[in-house]
Amino acid sequence: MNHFVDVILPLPLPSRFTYQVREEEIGDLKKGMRVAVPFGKTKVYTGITANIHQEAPKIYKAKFIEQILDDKPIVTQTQLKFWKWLSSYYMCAEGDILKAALPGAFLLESETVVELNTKTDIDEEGLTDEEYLVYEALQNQSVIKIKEISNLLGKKNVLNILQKLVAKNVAVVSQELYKQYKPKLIRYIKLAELYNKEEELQQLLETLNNAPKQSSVVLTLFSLLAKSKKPISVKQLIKESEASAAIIKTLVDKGVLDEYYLQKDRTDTQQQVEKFQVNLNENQQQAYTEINENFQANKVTLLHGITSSGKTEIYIQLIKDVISQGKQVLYLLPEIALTTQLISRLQQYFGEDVLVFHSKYSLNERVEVYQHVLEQTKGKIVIGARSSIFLPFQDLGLIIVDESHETTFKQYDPAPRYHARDASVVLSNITKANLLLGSATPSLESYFNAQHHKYGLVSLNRRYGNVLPPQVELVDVKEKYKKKLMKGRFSDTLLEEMKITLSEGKQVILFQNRRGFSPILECNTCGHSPQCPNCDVSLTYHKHNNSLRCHYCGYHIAMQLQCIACKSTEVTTKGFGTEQIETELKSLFPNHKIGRMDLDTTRGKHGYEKIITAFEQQEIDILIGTQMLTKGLDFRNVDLVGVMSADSLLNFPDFRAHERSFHMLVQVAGRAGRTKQRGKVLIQTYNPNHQILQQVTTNSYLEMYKEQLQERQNYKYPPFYRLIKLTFKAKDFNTVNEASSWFAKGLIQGLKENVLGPEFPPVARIRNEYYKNIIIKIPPEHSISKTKEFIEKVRKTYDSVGSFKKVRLILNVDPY
DNA sequence: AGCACGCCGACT
DNA sequence: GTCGGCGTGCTC
Repeated sequence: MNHFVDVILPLPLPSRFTYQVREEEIGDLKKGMRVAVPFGKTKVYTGITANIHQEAPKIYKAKFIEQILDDKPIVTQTQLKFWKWLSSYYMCAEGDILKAALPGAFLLESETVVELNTKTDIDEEGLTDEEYLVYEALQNQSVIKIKEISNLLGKKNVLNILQKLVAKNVAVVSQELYKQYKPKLIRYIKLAELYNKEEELQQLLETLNNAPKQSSVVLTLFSLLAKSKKPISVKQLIKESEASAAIIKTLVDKGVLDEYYLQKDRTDTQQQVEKFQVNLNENQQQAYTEINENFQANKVTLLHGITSSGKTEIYIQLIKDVISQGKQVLYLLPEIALTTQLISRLQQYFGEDVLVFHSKYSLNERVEVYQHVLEQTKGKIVIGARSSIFLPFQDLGLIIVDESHETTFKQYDPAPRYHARDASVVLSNITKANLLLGSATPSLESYFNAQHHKYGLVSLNRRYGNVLPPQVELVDVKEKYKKKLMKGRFSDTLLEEMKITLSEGKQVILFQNRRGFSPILECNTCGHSPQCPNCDVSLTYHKHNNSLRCHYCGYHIAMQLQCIACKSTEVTTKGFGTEQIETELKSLFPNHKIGRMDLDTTRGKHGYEKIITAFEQQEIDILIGTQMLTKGLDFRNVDLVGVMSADSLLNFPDFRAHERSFHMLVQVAGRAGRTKQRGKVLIQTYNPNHQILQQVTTNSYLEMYKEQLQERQNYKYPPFYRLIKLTFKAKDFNTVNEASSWFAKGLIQGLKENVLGPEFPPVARIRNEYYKNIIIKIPPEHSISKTKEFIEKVRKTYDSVGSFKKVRLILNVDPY
């Protein structure tokens, strides 16, 4: 009998591919294993076996798989089910999911490599200059990659040269599969066997009399070995003996020391484990009980707990319950909140059981976490960013989505454009795990579901330790300007409060939303401001390196002292960002340490941590920052939070702008007064009567919810209507227009007035590519899947129009 | 997506 | 005449 497998390949193609399996291999192959398969004329890809069957494909002849790469499945049946759902819901290829789900290192890629032909003699005379260069390189390094050849020759197309080299018997070409995952090896050191006896050692030390450094190394090693039985790493020895690597190498070369390697687990933590007892107070206990009741009824549960109400303790208790049953836990957080603060807190409770997973982890680290989860060898609890939903859980008992209102749970680019919160609902369904969504300010969608009894709802309305919620006050900037009470961007009220707080030895956080409010350069004479040549935006001014930059493509020029258009020297910066505020602050508070936290200052792996730690240690008195400040950070000594301007938030042209402003302001306010003393929050605005700001001052979530929900209903937005956004993108302006109009026409045939656009987005050109959007609204009474099927149908005919080939079409389901 | 094939202009 | 540009179509 012939055996076939359907394979998912890491390509954005809509279908699976069927291959044949040789009789002798079929016994070893199971669903979820990786296979290497030939694809097209030259390539070999790694794919995942999704199905095994005996039906030969009818319209083509299946190729044979090249190799089975695993001896047990690395993707579970559950994952395959989940992938299928994701790809159909988010309208992307299963291959896109595969790429997002597996650590890159699992996907071997074939690469064409070139080797010297050693079987025949080579006629060096008959080679051209370029051929000779390649020939020469081959003699030096035995194997070279195609890319290296094109670098060497300085041109793109080197295939013809290769062909000639092969024809002239100079080189042979082969496909090499390579593994990217490398176990981490640590170099350890020990005394050579020979010197294990006392007298031999004495002798050795005598011979080293003339080399004091060497003998000191040996002695240190000896004393280290005496202290503990653990292996001594080279690094440790260098540190303890204060010797150089060279000295150790000499000793190894002499045969005095032996080096050896051990594999190191990258997920190991150095955290000291102290098993703390969780003590829930009355409110927390109540919430905990209610959550469990909802779980009993198999309900997704929304935990609405105001900032500082002690949600984390409840999570910890729930996690404890689940791991005591031997099940796994997934704790999802927005990327930015994944700082050491929360992680070390959980590690204090659960120690080695905690695994961390997010995008700043290296290729190799991710492979190790993946394998730990798959084999359940270590780490019952995974704390991670949105991509952790793709880990191969075997026995998932609980998913917690913390800060579940955060929009960063939605992936924007590339496909799959999934929302980790929504995907979690499905994942919990497939795995029969319980799901808890936690937030101080739940998203309208989640709260709507809770109100309609789709989710269970549990509320925590008291701050932990009965600390009063911060007192929020609005400052009318318009009036302050009129009365000339503004110093730069600071009102007298804000400055006064800052002085009081600082004099009490407390800390201040200032929040400046940069979005749409970056400093731009403008000419006072002609009004011109420098534009990015590649994107439709003004360049923003960066003081620290005195440059003008584009935030979209990274283009930058030196700061202009003259207007480019009219040569006038009357140029000023308009708008303000965190940098500007920092400068103003420095002159207003010259005796206080000021810190800044934004994209520029938090680059690098430990960027956030450094600033957060410095602030925690009270090395910084005033911290200015953008939205990243809102993400669940816990600072004990902050008494005052100032919002520099609430208006840019509120005026953002998006149907979620008001909701988002509320979330952000309440979250930011929650940073104030987390311990005994009541904190204070000052919000500067031109619009003190805005309903959202009023609701923030009174912390009226319900009021905000009702009002916003009404607006969503009136204007046909989620959660009532569902949205799908189609983006068309191409180098050529006209092509984008034609393609999007064509598509819109096709859509209108079936979806009528629910098709909006095509329209240009606010920034219609980025990196020299033009953008145009179509929005589809799906009314509550329409079937979502039917609508998607229809869109796919239109796409199929669209794809067959040749001239639209150069247009990239991006589908975004539930866009944010 | 990536890659081969194929058709057309600008150079030895 | 070829080299190398890019447009088109296919991948089990």
